[in-house]
Amino acid sequence: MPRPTIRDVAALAGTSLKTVSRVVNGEAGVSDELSTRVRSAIDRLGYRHNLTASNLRRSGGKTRSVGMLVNNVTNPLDAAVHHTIEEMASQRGVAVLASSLDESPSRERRLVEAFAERRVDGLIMMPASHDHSYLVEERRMGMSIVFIDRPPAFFDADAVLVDNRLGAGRGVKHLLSFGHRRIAFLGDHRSIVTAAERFRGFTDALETAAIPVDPDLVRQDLVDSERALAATLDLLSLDEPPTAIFAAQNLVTIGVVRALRSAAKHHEIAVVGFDDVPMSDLLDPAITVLAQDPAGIGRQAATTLFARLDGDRSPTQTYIVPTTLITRGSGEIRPAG
Amino acid sequence: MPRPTIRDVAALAGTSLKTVSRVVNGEAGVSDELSTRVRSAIDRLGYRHNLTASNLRRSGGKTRSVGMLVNNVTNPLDAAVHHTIEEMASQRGVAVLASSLDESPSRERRLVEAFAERRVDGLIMMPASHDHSYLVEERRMGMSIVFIDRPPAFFDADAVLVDNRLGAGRGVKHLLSFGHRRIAFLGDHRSIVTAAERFRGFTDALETAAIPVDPDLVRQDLVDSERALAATLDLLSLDEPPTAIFAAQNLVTIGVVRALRSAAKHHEIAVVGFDDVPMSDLLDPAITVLAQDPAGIGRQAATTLFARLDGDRSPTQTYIVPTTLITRGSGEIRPAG
DNA sequence: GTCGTTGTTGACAACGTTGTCAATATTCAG
DNA sequence: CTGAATATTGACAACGTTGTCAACAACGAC
Repeated sequence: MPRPTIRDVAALAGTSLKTVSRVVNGEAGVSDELSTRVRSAIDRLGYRHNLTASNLRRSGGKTRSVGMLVNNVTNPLDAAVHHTIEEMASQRGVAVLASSLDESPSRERRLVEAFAERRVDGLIMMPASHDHSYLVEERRMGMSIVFIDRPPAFFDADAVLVDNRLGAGRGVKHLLSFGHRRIAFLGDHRSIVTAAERFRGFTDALETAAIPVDPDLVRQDLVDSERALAATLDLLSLDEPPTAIFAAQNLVTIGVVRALRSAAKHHEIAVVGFDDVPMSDLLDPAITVLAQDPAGIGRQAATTLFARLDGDRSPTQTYIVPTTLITRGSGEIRPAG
Repeated sequence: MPRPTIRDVAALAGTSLKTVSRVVNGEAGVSDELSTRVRSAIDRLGYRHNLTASNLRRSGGKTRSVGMLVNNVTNPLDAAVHHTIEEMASQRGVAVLASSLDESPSRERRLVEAFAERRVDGLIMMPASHDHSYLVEERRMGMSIVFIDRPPAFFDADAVLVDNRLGAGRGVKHLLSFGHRRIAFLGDHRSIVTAAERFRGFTDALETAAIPVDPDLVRQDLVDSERALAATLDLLSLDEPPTAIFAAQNLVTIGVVRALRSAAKHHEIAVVGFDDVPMSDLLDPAITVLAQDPAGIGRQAATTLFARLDGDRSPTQTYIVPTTLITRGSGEIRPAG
């Protein structure tokens, strides 16, 4: 039993295709009598407007759908961004195709292609790859693209970023202000731009304080909590362990906290994390973090994308959404002695 | 500069539309020579197959897209379900439209309609409304529908549910086994089927133990953490406060934990929660919960939906994904005295 | 050399909708 | 009552693709 089409509706209402189309789209110029006749035929048949056919014919070929690629929808940050974007899109009658990249460049390529084949009008993406020149083609063909969290490389596009370097610097200075001199840095994979930027914020702060960076206290490429945990335990076993830890990502922070807890050092070694961590206010000590503003990121990204879809042709812009230092306890522990 | 179409490709390759179509779809019966000529024209023009046009013509009118409606994508449970579904869909070349309902029945109706207009092949949904008879029409028109987390009402459909009643009963029995007799129940809004079922599990367990349900210890309709926190504080102020709390949902559990912590009772009053809570193993005490299996739910839902899309016409089925009691500490506190 | 096969190729209509434009009915000024 | 303006309606082509089917070439069997 195939779906009824406007043809069926027109037949039942005794009118033409075009008139039904007018009623469905709320266009003016249909008499009340005919209009109600069409509407009742629509109800009787359970007719549903076919947007895919409509968009095919409609000028501009807009599909009223956008794609969203984040690193992983189960990361609270990504989920919050998704929620905001989806909310704003749904207000405009735009559907959101959402997918996770899980740090896979090939997945990024595959999904961008899949979205292009579905002719999404725009794309909001947290990239996994390190060369986005392939998107030139996509944009030339009409796809608007906004980057979030990580900047585009070899490609000029709007971007909504976070003050990773400044924020990380602020976090490390916070630790310095409590008297720490041996501060460890634990971070995600170096190839991830945000991780690299946060590391620079770390070195910036040490430099300002005239403290040399001790390579023994720097542990990078920690792609999950388990690795961060192991790295922390290793740091604790040093002859001169750090008195404070800067954890440059939420999963890393979780690993660090687990390790300190298991070594019963959580009240001795200070921790500041980048990214908020769920429930962190309930931990003992509660965790001091540089919190991002996922709603702000999502709002700015969606606003920018929709402006482009509405025809904004101004030069691309980069927006920086600030981070907030939330002091909760773990970052205010003073070094022993 | 409009996107090139197969017409443009055909012109450049000096062949017909149909031949290009054959190459694009990998159909047999095109000579190697022509095939490579077409492929190079595709590359030169940057042609991208238009799936919306293709699906319009293609038999069955399948769009190779499915909708997913969850309560809120920022809830870790919903996000995990989403991730699994999206993963499985993407392996099949199916796109996922994801949206949050935020407990709004009108939003459910609106989004189902929006998905229907986009002709999604199937729908996986965690419903917000309490009457799904309107979906009869949608399914008659070819949309396969699988419910998750909450059962359909006035509508027969596949469903992937959780053993809410049994699981809650198990959790309460766990508290009883540690000697508790005054156990409070804190739950989400009664109109939500899962919340009601969990309450029945609670009363089941008390009944088995021949303990009457004390209405003073039952607090329902707690739709967020704040209300759960307030309700907990109120319980603590009773002449005879509970010695244990069964928190029937993750946000409720969080509110309860906050309240106990603020009243410094977290080591005295036992807590068992339904739904896992992020970081709960790091809290003091770590929280004992009945954990759901979101990956299992998502996998079963996607498997069922895709089987329907592949033509499975067998009677609808209800799958129950079991919960697991994870004992971490908060549920093993014995009553004082 | 004829005929039936097999393999390639393309013309055309169709999917469900909307833009264009012409045809008709109605209204109003004079 | 006439002519012009306006309101309503529908015929037709088009959006980008694929299903159907017919045309044609090349081949082997006899």
